[in-house]
Amino acid sequence: MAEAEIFAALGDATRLHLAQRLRDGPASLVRLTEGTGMSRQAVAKHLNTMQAAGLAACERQGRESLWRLQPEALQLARCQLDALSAAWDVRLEALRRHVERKN
Amino acid sequence: MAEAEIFAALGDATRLHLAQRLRDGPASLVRLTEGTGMSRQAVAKHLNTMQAAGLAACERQGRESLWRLQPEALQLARCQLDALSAAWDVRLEALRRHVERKN
DNA sequence: TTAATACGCAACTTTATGGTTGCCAATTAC
DNA sequence: GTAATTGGCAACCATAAAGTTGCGTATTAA
Repeated sequence: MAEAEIFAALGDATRLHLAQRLRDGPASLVRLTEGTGMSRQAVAKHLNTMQAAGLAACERQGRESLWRLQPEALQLARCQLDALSAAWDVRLEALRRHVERKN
Repeated sequence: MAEAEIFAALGDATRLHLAQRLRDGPASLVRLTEGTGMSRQAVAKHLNTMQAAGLAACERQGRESLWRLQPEALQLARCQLDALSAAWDVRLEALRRHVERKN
């Protein structure tokens, strides 16, 4: 399931930070590595994980590659979350009606 | 970060299925194990992972324990997703205005 | 053209994860 | 009271994940 992979890609503190950083616009690998306290290759691995999940994409621009977020993946994840809580909302609504009927 | 843990808890096909199953109401461990093709303990581990992330909770009811989803965690995850795509929407809006100004 | 920058690839280590089995305790059913 | 059901705990195994280092290759700058 693609959704699970997206959630997994977001389910790591480092990658979530990267996503937050990419939120404000594209950035290169070295840029994204700055301040992480880890090696460039470690960050690259995380970015590749995000790319495999469809959460990020990169485009080579001269000698650097610009990474950006893929909002479609975020949208997919959101739909899944909505689906999970929608039914709960329905159940809550049913409960509300049940309680109201009692009064 | 708690959000990352929630995403990680959702970032596994088995656990996402469990969440979908719990969506329709509480269920016991054996119930949740049915049809998974894996052992009861494996499912228990997954549920414990979900519990640690705040995504699920269980309540002992006689000899069985009823598991349920914790909608607050879903809400938190949704907020995080919104925060990630909100800035993107803003950038898209800025782009739209920029294009319109050119015409 | 030489040096520096930005990356990619591959090997390796350590630790976490997903799964198993075996056994024991508590609760319900007969 | 004895069985069967439901779960928890612990040990164990195999694989994946997160990180490192070393080295090679483009691209830009001096």
